[in-house]
Amino acid sequence: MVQIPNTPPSASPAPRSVPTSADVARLAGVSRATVSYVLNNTSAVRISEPTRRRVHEAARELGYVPHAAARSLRAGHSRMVLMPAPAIPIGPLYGRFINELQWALGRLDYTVVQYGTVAVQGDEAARAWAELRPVAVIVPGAGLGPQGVTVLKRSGARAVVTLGPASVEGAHALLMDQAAVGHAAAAHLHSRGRRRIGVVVPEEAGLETFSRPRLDGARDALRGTGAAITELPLAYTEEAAARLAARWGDLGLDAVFTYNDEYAMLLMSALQDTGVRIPEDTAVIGADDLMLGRLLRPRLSTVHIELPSGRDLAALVDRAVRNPGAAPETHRVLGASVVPREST
Amino acid sequence: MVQIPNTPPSASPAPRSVPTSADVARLAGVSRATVSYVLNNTSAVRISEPTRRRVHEAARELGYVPHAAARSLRAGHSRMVLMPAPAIPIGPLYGRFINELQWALGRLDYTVVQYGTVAVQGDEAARAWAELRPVAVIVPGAGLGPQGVTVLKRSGARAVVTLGPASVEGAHALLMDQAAVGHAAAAHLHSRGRRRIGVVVPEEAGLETFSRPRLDGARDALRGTGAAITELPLAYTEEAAARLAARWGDLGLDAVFTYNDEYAMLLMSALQDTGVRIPEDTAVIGADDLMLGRLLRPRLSTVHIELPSGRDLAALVDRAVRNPGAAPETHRVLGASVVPREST
DNA sequence: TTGAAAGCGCTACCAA
DNA sequence: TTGGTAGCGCTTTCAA
Repeated sequence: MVQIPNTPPSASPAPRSVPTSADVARLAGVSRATVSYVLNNTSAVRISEPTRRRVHEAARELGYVPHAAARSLRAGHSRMVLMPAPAIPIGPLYGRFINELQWALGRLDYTVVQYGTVAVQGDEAARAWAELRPVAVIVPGAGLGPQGVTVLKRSGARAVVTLGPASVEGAHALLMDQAAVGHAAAAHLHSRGRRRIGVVVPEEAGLETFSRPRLDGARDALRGTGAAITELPLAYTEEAAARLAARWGDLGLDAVFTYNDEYAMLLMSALQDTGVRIPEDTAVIGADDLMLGRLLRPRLSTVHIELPSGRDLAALVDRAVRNPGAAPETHRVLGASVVPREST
Repeated sequence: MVQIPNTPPSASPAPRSVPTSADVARLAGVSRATVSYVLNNTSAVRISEPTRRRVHEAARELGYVPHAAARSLRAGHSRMVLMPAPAIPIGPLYGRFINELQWALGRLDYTVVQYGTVAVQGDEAARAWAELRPVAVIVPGAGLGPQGVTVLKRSGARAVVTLGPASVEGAHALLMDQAAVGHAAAAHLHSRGRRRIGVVVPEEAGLETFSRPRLDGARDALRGTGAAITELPLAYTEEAAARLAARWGDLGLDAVFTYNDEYAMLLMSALQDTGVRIPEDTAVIGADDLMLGRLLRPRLSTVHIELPSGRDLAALVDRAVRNPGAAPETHRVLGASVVPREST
């Protein structure tokens, strides 16, 4: 590599400034326009082969990397799809979904960016997102209101998609009705002849979004059947589970829906330690259909949750971006089906 | 809210273009400079109260949101910390770490952005990141080479921090030596008198980064002790586990290190189904110290992994940004300590 | 106290 | 085939 002294020799190692397309142009002995044409392979303009080579050479030499912000400022739009990173670590299901989504959007030439929205709430957050001028925003959870949607659209977002329990005015919605999960679980327990049913409600902050609808769904399934629901707050610790198990006899429950498979494992373990027989004394059903449920003994009945495919969501986003005028679509995308195993 | 007809009435709903600071200035009857002063609370300039009010009013009226790209283009720098999103969903440990990091960097007034790096590899990826001109880049895993570091620094990144098994020339490194995990596990098994030790190696793609060093660490711990290691490839399915369990007798192992707690649960379940007694016939140790290990019977021995605190990493990033000239720091940050329970 | 204007890096139009 | 140049939205001197 050749040493190019582009700054006057000085004792202090002057931090070489970031090369711009003008630098490339200078080194290649062409105009900035030509540089742009060459590096972007602009088909409307034909540049001679020697010139192309010189430009590429110069760009390589300088380690030139185009400035995305400048580019999209000039272009008036970007292909950035913004997605606030969920504050609480959701399970593997959601992780896989995100990955699939990123991949699918990548195929459509969008760039997915997860924005760390810690300690920023609601419409405040929407403003922060809007500053980045994303072409689309995908919002998991229930944090976004109609105001937020307006802010985002005003700032140029051509598609806003919510991914959660309710649809929001003006935004596309992928309705993930967690109530269906609770409904399926409770209906299953009822069909197994159980009538005194506990529902575990995690005490962990941030889980209410999921746990509340699951509880409500269970309630709903049993309405008018004569079966009774007992709400069971439970922290995700052995001690809390042991305490709950200790008063299990007093509760007089013949079944329990444990919010998800992990809480199921927690509670099953505690119950088994205190001699409660599963499913004879108490039936247990979880949710999420994680691998661990299949590994428990007795094998755990669960509610399998079908998330939308990342590809479908990507397609929805793309459609919305291409045709921002269209009416917001609303899809119910959460499939809940019981997987009966040995624990019920 | 008052309806402001700012576009001539037309049949087609002309997409109102996004308001700029010039629009705000126009509506408030001031110059763009004044708008900037007011909205940024510039302390060097005093603006009269009535003017301030008019500007704020106009901004609210129009739903003005500043354009981050334009701002940082003008400023010549941003406070964006870029972090490629890991391609494979890592466990809850890592999730918590990321969250803590985001929070801590947020406190320092950085904006954390996770960039979806699907299907982009190595130095190609580094170029893509560099286009965003982040002030700092945090790279988990082993994907970044010295070339990539150079590209990032050339493009203005004041700090590059790798988070993985090896340090990279020119970048700060938080060394997470997975070998220590395998070492601790194997040493523990050896101290329990086990001599024929199996090591599970997940077949899932993307896990080699972790599994290989863990295996090597185990090998290393037993070098010269006369104990033998058997490599056990295993896919994360019940069937694969059952197949492995079926030939357990032939393998003649008296202990197994299962890569992590989840594989431990998988294998333990299969072994117990075939009548292998744990720990009498075979001792089992996992890693990651997940809750599920405490819930298994027998309770699972494991290797507790101490990740660096998000706050510490945030501090390192901030230090590096403030003083980009300083020599790269390298810290070993992965603590591995055995938590002996009933399975060994 | 406020305004005019330059310029950050880039692309696309129009001229040469 | 190539170059000049306007302008994307913003901040920040320098003048008024």
